[in-house]
Amino acid sequence: MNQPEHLKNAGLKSTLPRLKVLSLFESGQARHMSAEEVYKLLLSTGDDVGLATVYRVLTQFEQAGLLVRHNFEGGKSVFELDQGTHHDHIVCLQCGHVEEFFDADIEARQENAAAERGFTIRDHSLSIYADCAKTDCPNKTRSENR
Amino acid sequence: MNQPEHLKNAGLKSTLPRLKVLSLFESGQARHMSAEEVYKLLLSTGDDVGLATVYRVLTQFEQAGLLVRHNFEGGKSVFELDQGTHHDHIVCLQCGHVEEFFDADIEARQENAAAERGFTIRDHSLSIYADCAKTDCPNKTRSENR
DNA sequence: TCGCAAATGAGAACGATTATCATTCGCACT
DNA sequence: AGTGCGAATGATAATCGTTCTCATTTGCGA
Ligand SMILES: [Mn+2]
Ligand SMILES: [Mn+2]
Ligand SMILES: [Zn+2]
Ligand SMILES: [Zn+2]
Repeated sequence: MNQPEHLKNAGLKSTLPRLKVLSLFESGQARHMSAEEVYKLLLSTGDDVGLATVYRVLTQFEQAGLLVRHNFEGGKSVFELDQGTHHDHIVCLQCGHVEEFFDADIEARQENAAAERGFTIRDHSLSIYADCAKTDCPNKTRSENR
Repeated sequence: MNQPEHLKNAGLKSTLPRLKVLSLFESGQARHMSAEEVYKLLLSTGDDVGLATVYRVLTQFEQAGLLVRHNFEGGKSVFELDQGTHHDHIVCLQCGHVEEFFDADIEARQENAAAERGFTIRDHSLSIYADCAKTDCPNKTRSENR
């Protein structure tokens, strides 16, 4: 299915800015992007889109179920294509590298913890902040590595 | 040990604003508070403290290990007294009620997920967002409870 | 009690995000 | 293909949480 159809299925009319943002995510350039990153990447390829529109489109895509929003440490929202299946994240504090993981037992135990206390889960977020193993990550070259 | 000593142990000189903020947390009025909440609660008892000072003191207490900071959904940081032991949170999306839980297996599996991928964990946060069971919670009275 | 570095508080500044509103665009209907 | 109109866009102002600035005040050791 092509992009204009994607948008129509989501109840959004197929406009140029929306197509550009969707293409960027589908290009696979980067899985997790903030509004600012989307904005700058589009600018850099000459696909100018207003920053306000980027914010609007990201929120619309989130509501339409095309994108998922994450609130990692750092105060800015990051988005990724909705893959249909839930997963959690490990974020490198040094270089921003993100890896995804899924643990069925963790998920089950969360359900359990909530149910035991009479809560009905709407959403949850598990983020691990760490130093990654990439050889080019700044955490490798710091004089003191504590 | 009294409050002035608490502060000295933490390497902070014992000033009026710091004592007021610490007292508020130790009063047990509320375990989890944002800067704005601390500020307003102090105002309401005549213990005026500048908002900038509240922010500064909260950050200092965090660095000193007296308080722990959490970034729940909603964009504002919330703080609580450091109890020495880690725990996670279930937050009611309707009334803000927070309950705490700890699951050793979840913790172990997080360690595992990170280690398998070569990450060294620095920090992590698990928050469950839900509807709570309190009878006075607004999620009970909504016409459609979906 | 003095002296002074450290702390405070009022308000400006900031970064991320949202609201406003005049202009432009997509699209259903000729 | 041409029109009309409501929806979408984009420049900019506004908002929100938080941090910074700097003149004034305070804690505390000598
Ligand atoms: Mn992801
Ligand atoms: Mn807690
Ligand atoms: Zn890294
Ligand atoms: Zn509730």
